[in-house]
Amino acid sequence: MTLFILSPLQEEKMAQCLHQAGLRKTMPRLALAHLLFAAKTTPRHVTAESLFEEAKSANICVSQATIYNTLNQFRDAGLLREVVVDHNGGHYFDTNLEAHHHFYIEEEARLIDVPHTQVALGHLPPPPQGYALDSVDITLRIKSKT
Amino acid sequence: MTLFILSPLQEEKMAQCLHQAGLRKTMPRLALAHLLFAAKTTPRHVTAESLFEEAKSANICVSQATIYNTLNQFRDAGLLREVVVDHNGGHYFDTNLEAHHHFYIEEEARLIDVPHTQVALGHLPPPPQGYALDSVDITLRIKSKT
DNA sequence: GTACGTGCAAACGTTTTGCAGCGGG
DNA sequence: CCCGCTGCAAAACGTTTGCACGTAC
Repeated sequence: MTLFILSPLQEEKMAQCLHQAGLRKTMPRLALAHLLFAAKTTPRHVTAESLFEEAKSANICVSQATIYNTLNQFRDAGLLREVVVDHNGGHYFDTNLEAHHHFYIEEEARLIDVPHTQVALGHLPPPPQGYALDSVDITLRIKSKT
Repeated sequence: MTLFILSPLQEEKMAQCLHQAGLRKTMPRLALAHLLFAAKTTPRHVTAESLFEEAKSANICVSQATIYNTLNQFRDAGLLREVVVDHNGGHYFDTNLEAHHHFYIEEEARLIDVPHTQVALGHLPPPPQGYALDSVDITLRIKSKT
């Protein structure tokens, strides 16, 4: 059971969001969407695990399977972007949909957004015959100075 | 038991390689090193699974655990580089130690090297306070034109 | 001789799936 | 009313680990 209650206004906004993405307006999706997108000014980087914990803290009772399913659906629907930086620490999902890159701090398993305007890509090689460039992922791995 | 036999010359070369890396000259390591580095002109991108299959085909009988251990040791010793491109399909290890980037074809789970001389990076943002840039990974995701 | 490497199988953490029942449209 | 979503638990997957034995040095 979910103790977490959205205001009508919040629910309305999330419902639109889901509807646009072709997803039914179900309780877990509304609640998770709210967690993810409520403070849309700050980009968020969540893993399945971190979102699960966050949901529990907010008294949203959802199963792990639903977390995974929902994140994958949101990703497929274009509401989230998947970020691959490391094999240890799980998949990251990024609420920032704009073209951008990342600083990655392995020691802290933490991502920081880098607006793509701050990265000047001078020249890229042409893709091999028969292939077209899909996307460019730049990961700037950083370490704390000791 | 290993049916795979290295020529004295090959063995000598690999033995040097291992010794320099501070690793004992054991049979599985010699054999796997040979598989990985024999044709050093062509960079190789292997996963634990692909190397395991390759070893079996070459009548090298090693356990999976040894494949994983050996790959990790080679990586730690600087003989291989780990490449992160995707969460599905396992870790890639790259025999190309030089600074370079990758084309990645998700549909084929295939990597193609891009010499870093072919990528012109104009400008990068400064790392946050207290952090220093460690490495820059650029993945050019490409798709076959349909 | 001793510390390290190996094989085997079992453990591990993360993600997915099968199935019965609920709930949205 | 029907199809899709959910929860639960179990399976699947890639990787690591514990242990007894073997081997390089």
